[in-house]
Amino acid sequence: MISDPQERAVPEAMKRTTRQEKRAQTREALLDAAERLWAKHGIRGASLDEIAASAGMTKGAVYSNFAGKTDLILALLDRYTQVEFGQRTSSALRDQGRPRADRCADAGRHYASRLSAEETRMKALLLMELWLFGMRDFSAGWRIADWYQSHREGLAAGLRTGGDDLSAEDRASLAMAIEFGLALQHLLDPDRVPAELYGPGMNLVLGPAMP
Amino acid sequence: MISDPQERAVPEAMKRTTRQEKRAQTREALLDAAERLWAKHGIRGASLDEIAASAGMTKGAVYSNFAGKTDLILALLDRYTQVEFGQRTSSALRDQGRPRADRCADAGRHYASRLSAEETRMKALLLMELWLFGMRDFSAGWRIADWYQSHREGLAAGLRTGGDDLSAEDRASLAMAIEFGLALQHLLDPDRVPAELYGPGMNLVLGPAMP
DNA sequence: GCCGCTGGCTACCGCTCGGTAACCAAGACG
DNA sequence: CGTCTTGGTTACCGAGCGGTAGCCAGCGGC
Repeated sequence: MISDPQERAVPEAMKRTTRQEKRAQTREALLDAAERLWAKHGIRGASLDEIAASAGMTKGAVYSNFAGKTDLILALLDRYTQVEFGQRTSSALRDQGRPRADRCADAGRHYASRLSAEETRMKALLLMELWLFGMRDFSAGWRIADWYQSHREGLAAGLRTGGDDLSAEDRASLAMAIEFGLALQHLLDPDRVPAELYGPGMNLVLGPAMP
Repeated sequence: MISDPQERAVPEAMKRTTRQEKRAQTREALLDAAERLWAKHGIRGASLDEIAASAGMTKGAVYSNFAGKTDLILALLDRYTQVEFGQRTSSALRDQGRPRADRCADAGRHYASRLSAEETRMKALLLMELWLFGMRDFSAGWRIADWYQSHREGLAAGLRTGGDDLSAEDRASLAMAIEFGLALQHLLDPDRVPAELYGPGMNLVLGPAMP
């Protein structure tokens, strides 16, 4: 990691992009480009040349920052799993004091508005692309699995656990299933599968356990 | 693999392999190989050479039966959507006269046993592969969308429609969301997301509308 | 039994891909 | 200021891809 703890800590103002800052910038630019192009064309559909060019670099920059294509995928996956899924719609579900159905409907609208954005649509494609990759690559598989699990736990944490035949985590699994499964159908066929179904779905699955 | 399809099993009665039958056989063999290899390695991960070889043929046979790789994908998609999803678990849900929860639990066990089969696991990967392809290819997209819709309608047809705030088709959409979304999670992480959740999920989503 | 049609094979093309190695310019440092 | 380090470029390689053209063998009609 950081090999120089001494850190002269920027003498006066900015030494103008200190070397490793610059490196970090190009690294991020490459990851951005990879995310963009892989979402649009698939992981196998966009070459390292294209990605590097899209980031204003050449392929050598990729191999200077990553071990290879697979490493770039894994790095993107790590960044993706850290940044995304901050709290999402679950925060809307949690705010108590209002009727459950209203909260769910709000979450549904939030969900729908997110899915209608082209950016989110692309991210969903990338997400499935990464899922497929993870299903075929062991080391990537458990990273994705852990990421899902953390999201699951976050959702379950907001639920009331009681003398129920369904644990909070199981309800969270079902809620996530609706979240992903609904996006699957809605993105393919927006007219016949409205994204707003998210609200009623959450109400059915989480409702009985919502605080 | 049996490499000799001649089959002298039927003595006379069939001078069989009447040329176009033979052609149909190789066509099916190619589709089988494509389905197998694409499920395992992804559509872009298995070449036409490999597919043809796996079917005991060469690439020329592919171009004699299909216009190209894309055409092979679409042909596979058509066959896939016709054969799969016969009735699946929905039949278990429909048999009346037993408690709803029991029927759902049965469907859940059926679902779980199917997902535990390696063959189904592979088909799920292929399904996602085709979904991604459909999201990026217009002509393929609506075929997949129609296929989903027919499954949705089949599910909705078994529901009791009444003075409800949720239509039968909406409930079917949610049920399918659980079906796909749960598989997504379970296949990635079988230990933390049990497939049997399908039962309780159906009960929550379809229960109130089940006959 | 003979010949024409055709399904499939072989060889090949052009291109693109992931990956490597030599090289270079500019920042870091004594 | 001179030297060392390093992030990035260029040029290149070998392999594999989808697709094409020409050829050949065996079926089908006569």
